[in-house]
Amino acid sequence: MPSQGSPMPDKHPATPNLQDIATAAGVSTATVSRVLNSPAEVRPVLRERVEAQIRALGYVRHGAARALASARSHTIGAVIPTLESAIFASGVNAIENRLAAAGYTLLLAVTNYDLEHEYKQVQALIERGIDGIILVGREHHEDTLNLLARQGCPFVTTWTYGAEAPYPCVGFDNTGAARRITEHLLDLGHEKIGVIAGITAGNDRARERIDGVTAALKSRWLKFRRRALIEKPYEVSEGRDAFHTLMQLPDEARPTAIFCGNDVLAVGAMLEAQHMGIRVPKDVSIVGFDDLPLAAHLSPGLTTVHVPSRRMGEHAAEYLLRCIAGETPEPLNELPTDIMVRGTSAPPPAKG
Amino acid sequence: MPSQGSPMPDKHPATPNLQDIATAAGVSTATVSRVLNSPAEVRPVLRERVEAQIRALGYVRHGAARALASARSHTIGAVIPTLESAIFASGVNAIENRLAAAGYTLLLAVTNYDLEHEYKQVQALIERGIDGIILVGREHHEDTLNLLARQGCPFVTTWTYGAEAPYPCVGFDNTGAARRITEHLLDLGHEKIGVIAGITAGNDRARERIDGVTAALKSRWLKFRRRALIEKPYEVSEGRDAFHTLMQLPDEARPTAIFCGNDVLAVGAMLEAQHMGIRVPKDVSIVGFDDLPLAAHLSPGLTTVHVPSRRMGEHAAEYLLRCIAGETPEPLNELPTDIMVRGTSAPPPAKG
DNA sequence: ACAAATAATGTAAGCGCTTACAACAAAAAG
DNA sequence: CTTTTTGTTGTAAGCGCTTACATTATTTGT
Repeated sequence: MPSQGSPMPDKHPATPNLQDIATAAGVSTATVSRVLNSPAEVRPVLRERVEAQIRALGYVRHGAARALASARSHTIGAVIPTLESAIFASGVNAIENRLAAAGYTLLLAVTNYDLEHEYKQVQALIERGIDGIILVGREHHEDTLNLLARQGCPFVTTWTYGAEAPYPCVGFDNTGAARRITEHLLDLGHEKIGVIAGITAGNDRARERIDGVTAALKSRWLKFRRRALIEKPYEVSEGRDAFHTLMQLPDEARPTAIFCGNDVLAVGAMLEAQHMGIRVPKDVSIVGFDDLPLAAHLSPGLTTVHVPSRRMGEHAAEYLLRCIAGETPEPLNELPTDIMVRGTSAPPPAKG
Repeated sequence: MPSQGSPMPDKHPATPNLQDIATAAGVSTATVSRVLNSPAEVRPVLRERVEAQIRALGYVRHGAARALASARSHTIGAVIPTLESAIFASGVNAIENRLAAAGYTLLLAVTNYDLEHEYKQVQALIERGIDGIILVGREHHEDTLNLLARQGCPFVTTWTYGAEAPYPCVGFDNTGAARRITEHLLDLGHEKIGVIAGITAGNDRARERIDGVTAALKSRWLKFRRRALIEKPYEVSEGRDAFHTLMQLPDEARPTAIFCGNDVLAVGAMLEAQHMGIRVPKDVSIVGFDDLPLAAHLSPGLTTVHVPSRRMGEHAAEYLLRCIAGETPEPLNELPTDIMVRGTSAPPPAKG
């Protein structure tokens, strides 16, 4: 008896529930539930009668009750470092699109590149009963992984890939891509390569990209100079600063080519070069990572690594959806990256 | 009797629930619930005993059950046009930050500028039991508003503001800002103003910005030429195209200044100008809208309207949080915009 | 036509939690 | 020392839905 002594007839107001629809349509709640979840099981006559009432009363499912009873929330979580970076934003957009198409909703959480905070966010998402979760990067707090395992919550890591990856992943080889674009620079004749990297603390992608540069250098018997490496947050202004600093180095150490941890940093470097009257690529080459839409339009066009962020988002969503459906999709998914050679890379200036 | 004839003792596996904690700590479920939700009501001795068990068993609240029993999901929805646009992304980031700080999680949905789709997304969010919702823009599908009203779901609109706004809003005056920056152009002596606007269908902000330009023109007794208005999706390449088209106009119609619906379009225009050998601002002035971080760093710096997207996100989240807390915050919140005069606007070239 | 198989509904037991309310204990008041 | 007040804890009734299972209607087989 749901009534609470109020003087009002208690059904009428507020939002109708399954029982109300059932009563109005003269069927049981089970039938209403079925027309909602597996319409094929109910006879057309009844189905229509129920659907009419649903429309008439403006019924909306109660997700919490549904989740509680069925142990499925139709919700997927994504925990990303930040939305301020266009490249993540587009990945998330893709995830959302794919999920929405499957009747799933995206619960979004942001870590600001803090693994500690990531743990909290994952916990918050699990409390919300997400059916699966998308993480960025390979490196995570131990507790985060334990929690996920303990809860049997399917997850995928993105923006990272390794043949020996310990968890399911949909991503690309940061190290390899960074190495390849560095080799492109090396092939052009550069020997002094500067690096403007992202902040590596809590960011394995940034670290792997540096590793890629180092590996390329080593393969040509070149030394990687600590002085020519600067870590900066992913911002245009930081890229400018770093570039300026690098150009200040004494002649023998000053790089003739600069690898930037992402395109935002690269754009900053280009802008600062322009500002300082340094010609790109004549005086110095600059390469980026991500291939933001803007990269192709700059003049000169930015040579960079194309990262398939949309496809990655779609695949990650797809992967989880299939896990939830009970399938066991291939856990290791490598997406190809491409070196987009454009105008900012050229042979180094002839030695003075 | 939750057992299902399995040969296993049924508690052990899987995730512990409130009852398990209660039993382990030798208290009732009510007490456990209290230490979770209002610890002050529980004697320290008991509280600690319960907390110890929570840690020991790795208990995680079950959000659905919680939402069902308490009619609060601790979740807020945001429905935005797209995440691909940096400016929305940063607003959402701000919303998320504010919400997370209050123990709320963000449910994100994207409309792709389609009001029909927006309705579906709002419905999906309501099904998920969100406690409040953030919308973008003033214009919405009638059903969307009905649904919200029917469910008594608090909401705010953002990116828009009007003293006579029919719903709560946290935003800025698009028309006024566009008008002011156009007046800046007019003050510099421009008379032929071109407009590269966003797609106006389903986008009242884009429309209002055009209105602002028109109003500025009218106030100076200048005519707005239909030919000088181009609608384009918010993309760099589209901005380039549009600029190119505008520059192709016969002399007497060719604008000496161009108002762009946002900075992305403006950057495209600048890039195309550079490509065409047209000097900015000497030959033509360009102004944007949004003030992306990049705008200040370009050379010349882009004259644009600064939009307080972060603050807007924070305020919107704040507004909803207060509604949920039972307060009735001021529904109409105007945030100021600023005209950032930088290098891309200057007097028109002397008449030939 | 009658039994057996098949399909369509209904019945009702929870899912895990919150929260009135009851019950009891300790502290304050008389 | 009894009564009242105040503070803690337990009891148990749902929240709205899904779903195994029981029940009843409809086919199909012979």
